[in-house]
Amino acid sequence: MLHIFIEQRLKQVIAELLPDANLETVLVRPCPDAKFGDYQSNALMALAKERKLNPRQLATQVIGKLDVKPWCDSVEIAGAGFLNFRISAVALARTIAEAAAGKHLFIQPAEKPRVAVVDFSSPNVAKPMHVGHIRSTILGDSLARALRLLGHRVITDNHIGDWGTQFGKLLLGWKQDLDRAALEKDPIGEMERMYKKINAACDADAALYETAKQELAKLQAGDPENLAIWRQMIALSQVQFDTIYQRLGVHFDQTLGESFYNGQLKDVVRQFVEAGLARPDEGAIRIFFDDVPELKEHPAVIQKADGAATYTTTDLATLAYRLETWQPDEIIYVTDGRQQLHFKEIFTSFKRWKPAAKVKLAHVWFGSILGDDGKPFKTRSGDTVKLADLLDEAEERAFKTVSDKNPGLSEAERKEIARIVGIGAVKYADLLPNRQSDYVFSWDKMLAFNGNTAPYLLYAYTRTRGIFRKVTAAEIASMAQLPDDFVLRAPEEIALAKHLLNFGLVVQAVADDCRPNYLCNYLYDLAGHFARFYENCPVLKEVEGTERTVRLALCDLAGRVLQQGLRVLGIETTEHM
RNA sequence: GCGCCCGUAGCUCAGAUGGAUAGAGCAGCGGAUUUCUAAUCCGUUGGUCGCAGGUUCAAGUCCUGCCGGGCGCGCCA
Repeated sequence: MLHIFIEQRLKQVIAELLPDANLETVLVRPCPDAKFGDYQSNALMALAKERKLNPRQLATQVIGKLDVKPWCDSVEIAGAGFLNFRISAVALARTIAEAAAGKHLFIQPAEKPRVAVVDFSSPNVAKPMHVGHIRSTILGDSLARALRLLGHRVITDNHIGDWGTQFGKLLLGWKQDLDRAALEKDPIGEMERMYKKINAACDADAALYETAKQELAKLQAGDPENLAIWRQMIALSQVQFDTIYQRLGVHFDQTLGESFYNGQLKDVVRQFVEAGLARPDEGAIRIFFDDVPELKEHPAVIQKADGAATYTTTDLATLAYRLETWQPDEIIYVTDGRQQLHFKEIFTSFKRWKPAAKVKLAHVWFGSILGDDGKPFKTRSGDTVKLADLLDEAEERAFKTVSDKNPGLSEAERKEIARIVGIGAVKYADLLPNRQSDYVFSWDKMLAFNGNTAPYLLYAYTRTRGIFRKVTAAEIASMAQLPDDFVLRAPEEIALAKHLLNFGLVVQAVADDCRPNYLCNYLYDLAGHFARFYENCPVLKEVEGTERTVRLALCDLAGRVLQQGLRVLGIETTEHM
């Protein structure tokens, strides 16, 4: 967190020397290699270039005015004009002592808290949640957690698929083919079976398809029977969603599905037409994007020839509602990358519709989960993998391992550890890859104890906790009273302490770029630093007095940052493994 | 055909405004354990960053072309 202060000073000096400089480009970041220092800025090279100045001369001028005494002993100019900063022993000790006293956990809350709506998960009514929902759910939840930790106000909204043409078929299937007993036993399974059957039947029989369309029209017209069935389908589905979300520890502030916006769709269409932003075309009403190369060939339909709206209309209505209701600074949509074109249409249309709106719209998209054959992840029989089954298997596999490694624990304890490790492993495997790349699903990799996995991080956490089971309460209390003039001597202590300082910086980067994988990599490095510290610096043996307390504090802080970081990823921790 | 994304070690992947000698895990090889729980740690082998140009003090990262792969292009959501 000290880089923030250095950065502020650096900005002040640059503002004095180069009043027209864009200070947003002046950043202080960790050095890629500790041999250069702890933090660096390469902003001067770019600034010098713009002004045709000699970068090293500019750097010399900047250093002449730069006072970073409270945090660094010196500043060096290196290479083509890098500024390298090395944190002083005193500043490092003071920051660690403050954290040990509970004053902060290496995070500074945002100066200007924002309001962000995060739209994620969005499962469909009457269908099982499957592996395709997992990335959106886990990514969205993690982003919401990161933003909240930084002090922003977040509204999570589950825009469930509870409206649309599929309900014509579902209603018809419900009326013609529903097995009540099966529905009682496994509502989602029965609705899925029924839908598949009626869908195939409609494909084969045009007259049947017409009947389905009539059922849809009746629903849309408010037919009481169809409405009642529709509501029942939603209620049954919501039970399933809630079960999954509870297992995943995911919470939504709002569940405003597509149907919530039905009453506003006509008005949206009217507004677009009246503003000249949409026009009739082959019986439908469309928005054209002749001035946007990517969308030129893709006019968006906001009203079909049969008078019904489309999901584009719903998404626009949703946007307007969110804007009006929460005045967000930012709306984040977490969906599959295949919807990029759709969101370009939505964002472009919205800008034309509400040109004064300042809200930042972000489509945070992600790639597919693949099987080890490189094709979309499926069961052996070729079906989509149901989320509930996936989570069951994760827990079962983790249970086998815990039972194997730690047979002395009670079954209840092993089950609980398996739950945390299993669910954590699935989540971590999903958050670790760059979200935009496809990744290959592998049980063995995600549950491995070596490498960048949830079990490895969770184990590191249990090691930090293990120490505290052997320590008196008085000693624990003494961590809060560390003198702030102690000096860390062991290289492993210093490396660990310095790494802890960067926690906030990384959470900030996660929130800015919507990339939780930065945090995964940070935590993996942290666990590595802790492991080396743990191997080389005895905490409870050989050392006494302040040195012992300092090591205890480093253990505690490493554990707390691991726990907090995992919490941002939506992963629980356990004291034993 | 048009558009978006990807191509980094044998395999799976990182690589934060372009920034210093491209990293990790697995696999392979070699070490460390009467432990603060070894579900650990240390060392080591391994790369023309798909190919060819270009911009720049500096390119895995930006631009152009080509090769190879994935996805999208519905009055479905």
